[in-house]
Amino acid sequence: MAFDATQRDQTRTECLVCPATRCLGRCGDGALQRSWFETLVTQRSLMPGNGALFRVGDALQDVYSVRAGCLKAYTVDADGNEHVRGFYLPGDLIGLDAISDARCRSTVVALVPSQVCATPLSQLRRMMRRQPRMADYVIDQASRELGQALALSGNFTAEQRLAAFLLHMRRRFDGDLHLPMSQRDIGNYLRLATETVCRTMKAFERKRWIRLFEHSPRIVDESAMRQVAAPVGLVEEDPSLAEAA
Amino acid sequence: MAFDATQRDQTRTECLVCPATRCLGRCGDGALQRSWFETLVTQRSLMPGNGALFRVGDALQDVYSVRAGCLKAYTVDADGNEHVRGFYLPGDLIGLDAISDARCRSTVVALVPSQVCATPLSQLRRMMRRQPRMADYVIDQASRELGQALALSGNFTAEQRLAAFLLHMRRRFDGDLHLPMSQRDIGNYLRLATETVCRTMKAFERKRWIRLFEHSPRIVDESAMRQVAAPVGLVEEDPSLAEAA
DNA sequence: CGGTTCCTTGAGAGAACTCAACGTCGGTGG
DNA sequence: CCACCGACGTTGAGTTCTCTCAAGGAACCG
Repeated sequence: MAFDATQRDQTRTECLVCPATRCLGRCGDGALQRSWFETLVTQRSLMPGNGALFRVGDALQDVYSVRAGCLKAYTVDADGNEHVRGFYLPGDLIGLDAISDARCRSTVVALVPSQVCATPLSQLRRMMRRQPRMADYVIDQASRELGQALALSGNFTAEQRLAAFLLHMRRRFDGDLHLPMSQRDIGNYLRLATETVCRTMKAFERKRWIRLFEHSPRIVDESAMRQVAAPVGLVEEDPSLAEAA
Repeated sequence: MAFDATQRDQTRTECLVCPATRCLGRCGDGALQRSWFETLVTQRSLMPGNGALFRVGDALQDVYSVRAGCLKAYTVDADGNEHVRGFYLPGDLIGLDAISDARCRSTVVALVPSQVCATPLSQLRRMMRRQPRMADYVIDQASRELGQALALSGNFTAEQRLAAFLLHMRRRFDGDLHLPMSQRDIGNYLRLATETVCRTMKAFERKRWIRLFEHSPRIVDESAMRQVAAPVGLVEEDPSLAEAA
């Protein structure tokens, strides 16, 4: 909680609270950041199965920046079907799709123990005026999330969508592929029955494209996976980026 | 092209170029608007079948505000399948999903004779700093487009998606339902074969939910359509908004 | 008038779903 | 300690929604 005064490289200004991850707090100069955290940001912890960050229909009070963990946004329609609208990892902003009418369009819960920083919407708008980098960051995040949604909303096969999802998740974890969410969640996200997720995963394993350790997949034949996932456009073409800096 | 000096009501600041539509130009005070249009905005006309606004992979130079007409954004994957990522109507911003990496993720063409105002990305960012309303507008548009994409990306039936789409389009046209795009485009947008679009449309007609005049649908039983489309969440629940102001 | 695009309708095929059953795992409590 | 329970993953069999393929009609255009 106390500010870590350790100086990091100046090329990437980092958040004073969580230096390891990009998030809202990385924007702006140090003094402004400091006052921002002291006055505006409320940190919040969430445990899986222990209440939601917010629920469908709530008034959107805050935008959240994920500090740690993994969260999912979902809705339940009249027929009882769950629709997963997205997963959020450290650095992501939660609530961007609700800004336009200040009404939460999904319920957000933690899949693993998670922490988020809450910024009141009004303060966010104010900060965006004072700090251009903040505005750029919010726009970039919205743009990125929009691009993802449009990519996965395409008319692709189960193999294409799942391969794209696995590659995408692996990149989000810097080369390590963890799946904090259940196959049921993955299915509801990719518009697949859980059985189809399982079968497709097994099919990948049979083809020696992935290996499954304790239900946790590991990509073996990256080029094959990339080739299948390419049409989706969720992961870029370039196959040479597996290194962590 | 000359500025129309007619004074309109002050409650809704309107664009100096196209007073009838909301767009980027409505933001900010009159003097700033004027200088903005004189220095930054390039207007561009597009005819259907006559070249694209931009193509997949292009560097994103400008963000476009639709002044008139209707445009579609699409990609063609390795298998030759077209994926329609969205339709743009007057007031919409084109290119928001490309901001994050300044690379166009789709090809955009006009479906009917259309006009757009181009704003260089760098100038847009600058304007967002000077004019808070501009920043708010861009964020709102990005948020809205994201919400739409997430809503339609859900796992719904052909009837649900098409009903939601028709209601959505009708609202965009202030109560009149025009469909500037072909059934093939609608299908590629909603992940349906064109035959399925046609059959579902006919099914709606058989149920007396819509009537078809020269291939152009008119919604007859709005409540039935709304009930089917409700789970999608693309159109709000309230059934009392059919009036044009 | 041929050529093209779009819409329509039918028949068959297929990808994914539903339903059902079973094994595993981790918690909970008797 | 073990029985019970629920959540999760797995596998099989049958079903269905949507797609594909095919063909024809209508409208438009050079």
